[in-house]
Amino acid sequence: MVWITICTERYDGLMSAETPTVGRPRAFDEETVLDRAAEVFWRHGYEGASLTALTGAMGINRPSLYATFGSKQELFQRAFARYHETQVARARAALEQPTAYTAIEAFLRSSADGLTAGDHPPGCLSVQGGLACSPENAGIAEILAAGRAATESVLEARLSRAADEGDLPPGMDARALARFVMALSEGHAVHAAAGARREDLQASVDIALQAVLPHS
Amino acid sequence: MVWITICTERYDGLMSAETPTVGRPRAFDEETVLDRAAEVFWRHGYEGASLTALTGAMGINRPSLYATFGSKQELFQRAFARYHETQVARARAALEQPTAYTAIEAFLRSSADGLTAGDHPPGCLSVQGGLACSPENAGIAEILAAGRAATESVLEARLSRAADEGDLPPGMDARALARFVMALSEGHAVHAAAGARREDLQASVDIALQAVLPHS
DNA sequence: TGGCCCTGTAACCGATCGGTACAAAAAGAG
DNA sequence: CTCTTTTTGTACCGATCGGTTACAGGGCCA
Repeated sequence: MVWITICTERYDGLMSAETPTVGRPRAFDEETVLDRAAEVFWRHGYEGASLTALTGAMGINRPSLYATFGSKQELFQRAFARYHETQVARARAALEQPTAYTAIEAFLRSSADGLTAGDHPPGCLSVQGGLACSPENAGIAEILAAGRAATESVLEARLSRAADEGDLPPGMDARALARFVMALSEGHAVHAAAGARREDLQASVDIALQAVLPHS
Repeated sequence: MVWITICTERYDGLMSAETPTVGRPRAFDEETVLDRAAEVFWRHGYEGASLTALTGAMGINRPSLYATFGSKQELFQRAFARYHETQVARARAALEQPTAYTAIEAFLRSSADGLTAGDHPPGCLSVQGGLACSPENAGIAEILAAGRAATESVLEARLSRAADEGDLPPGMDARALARFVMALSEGHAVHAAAGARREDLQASVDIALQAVLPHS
């Protein structure tokens, strides 16, 4: 919801134009190089990702990058959007479980798995991309925060539905619970960035799930 | 323990020399300017904090900075150590509560308070300083990770003691619980950096504490 | 008073930053 | 084949990065 508005507002006019019929054909696939760019941002953060590192990993040169994506900021937004489609979407899909408990468990487990998967950098681009930036790049931190807030909104919507269905422990607030789950997931991202093992994160999930059970 | 070793290793020979008996006295207080430097690193991250911004906030000029601290990296280490003394120490002190439950509650509450205090930037320097850095600054991320790991070790030691005293819910692993508490605190730091309100974080703490209670 | 050490300003260093000008190369259109 | 169009590679732009030097004073002690 919030995310959608932000998405369309920011990306209108920035989406790739349709491929022209004449002229030298493009030698790279846009989504592929976006994935490579996302990995560099993921590993080094926005400000730590130099154009040299980006173009090197993407396998294209600077003029191609700028002709295609416009600027480093726009490239980041595109890469971040792609990251959402390919990575965050899995955790969100996990919310389609029948009960609040199973939805939260699936969310946290798939999140912990994604944070420690071997086929991409550890951690989460939404967190490592740039929690704190230099003043001229303050917009990057906002973009990332908006992405995280959007995921939290989806989580909250799912748990609100659960509350309506009487599927939450008595006295449990859906919004606070969504924030708790999201915060834990972000903390796991911080841990994963520092090299935490998957089992260690899952053990933390085990404990978190105790909080969702009704108490005596 | 890990932290102590790392601390002494890194800081040996970097500590400020005793003030000389002759010559013009220093016009600034070392701890004061370190606090100012920590704020800049805190707000903008290591790489986002330029020397111009640092010297401006510290109220000294570059030659003085380099004569006193040696380099940007060493300045950061000193500022980070000072941050531990002034900020992190409060959360660690909260662990001196009689029971595991009250210790965890005090830790998380004072952490949430500190993350949203008005007299310094929101969030936590240990997290925002630089989760992901450019390759040449990879050491900064390691220093921060070591600091967080040290806090987690202290937490784990306290909870291990609680386990020995039979003060943990049955079947609860002290190490996993420490990681859970630490991860939640880090997630709260991420939230605080994005502008979360103190009450919102405390509501998340309320939920987390449910996990520490014994279950039916 | 003579050193000594610090302070401030200022200018400068090589390297790297994000971002471009330009011409060769590769394709379709005629 | 030539013209047009688009991408590609090289080489470069000004600005800023972290870090250093030079130097004219200023405060303190012996």
